[in-house]
Amino acid sequence: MKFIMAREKRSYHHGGLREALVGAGTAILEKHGLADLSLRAIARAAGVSHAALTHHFETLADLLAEIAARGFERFVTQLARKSEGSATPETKLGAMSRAYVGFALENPAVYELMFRQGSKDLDSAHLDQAAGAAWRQLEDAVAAIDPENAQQRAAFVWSAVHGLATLLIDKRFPPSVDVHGLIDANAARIAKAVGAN
Amino acid sequence: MKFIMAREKRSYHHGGLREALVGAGTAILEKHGLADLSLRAIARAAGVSHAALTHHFETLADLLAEIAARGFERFVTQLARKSEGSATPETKLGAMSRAYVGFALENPAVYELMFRQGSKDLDSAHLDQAAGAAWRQLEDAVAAIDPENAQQRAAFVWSAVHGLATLLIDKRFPPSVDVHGLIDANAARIAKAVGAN
DNA sequence: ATTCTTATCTTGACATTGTCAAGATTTTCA
DNA sequence: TGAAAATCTTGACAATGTCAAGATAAGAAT
Repeated sequence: MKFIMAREKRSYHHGGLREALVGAGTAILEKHGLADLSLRAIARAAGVSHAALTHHFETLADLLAEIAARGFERFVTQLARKSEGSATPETKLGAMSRAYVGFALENPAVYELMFRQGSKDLDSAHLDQAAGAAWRQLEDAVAAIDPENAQQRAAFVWSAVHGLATLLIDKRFPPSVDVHGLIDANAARIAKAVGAN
Repeated sequence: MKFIMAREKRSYHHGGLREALVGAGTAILEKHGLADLSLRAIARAAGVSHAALTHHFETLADLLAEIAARGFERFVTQLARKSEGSATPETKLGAMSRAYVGFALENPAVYELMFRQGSKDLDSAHLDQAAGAAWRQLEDAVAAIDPENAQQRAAFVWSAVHGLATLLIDKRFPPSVDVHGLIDANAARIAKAVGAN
């Protein structure tokens, strides 16, 4: 999709600034990382003054929350797409586990923003809703194998994939490990620990 | 231990500023969180000007790296203490899994600094050494159960405990879940996925 | 003992950040 | 057509990390 990033014809009113801000923020996030994602950099990229956000987002955190929410939506879509058509609930959970880590590695900065809000307390109705949908998607996949204790088992799955994703993004493992092998083994062990027995 | 936090007798030279800075930083981290851990706040707490760090740490990141390194050392000590005297390698790994998450929940800000360096690129020889020791401790515990594929199995264990720790710290689970039950179940499933078979 | 050198700390400046208030401009719509 | 609301800009503010230049103390050398 295409955003109006910078105006050639300088009209006082932008027209679609809210979407442009989200687009500019996402672009900076993917190109330069979370550290360089400042309010003023976003405003510059959108071709607008540094105080123009106020009327669309109360604060920077609200804009970041919106970007994170859209990240969760893409996340849910991608996991659904990569796990559809699985033969069994077990293979579906395996596909989701791999797709989870895959999304994080393909979108490390967005993933960082989605989870590692850290200091900035991201919160918005949209973000809560999108993150909730992601959680439900995972819990449903676990319950499809065996509905008993699904919430706790889903929590384990989430821990294992989220932990692997963040450790890989931060390059926390010895350089000798095979990343692809790690992702597959992770999914297999998750299935072993949480599958029906 | 006790640090010289603020000087009553104003002598131009502090005496033990390096240790005082580490102590003041740790105190702020535990009392107010990572977000409030600024260079100038540390200097104020140590009763010293904002530019006094230069001669002890090249940059703020170096001071944070030192704090993180000491966090890893406490971490290793605590895991060793809480898992010593286990009857079998399996129960030892279980004790370590629980102790891992326990440390993170008892020291959330320090744990955040240790792992979630995020934007600030923490790195120092001391930090690398301390973090490496932590990794080796975990890998040894896994290898004691079964030496085959120990590195990959240890990576799975680390993912599961680290993921659970961070998700708990960030309160990412539905409020209905029982935290203590989650920690125990996590350890049990880890053993199931990674234990000898 | 006195001087020189080095280590340590302070002061002041700089660019950058997010937010706020006040003014300028455009659109809406009554 | 004109008043009200929405939108954007300018300028200020405090706070941040880093750097340069100067002040002070401690230690070594003669």
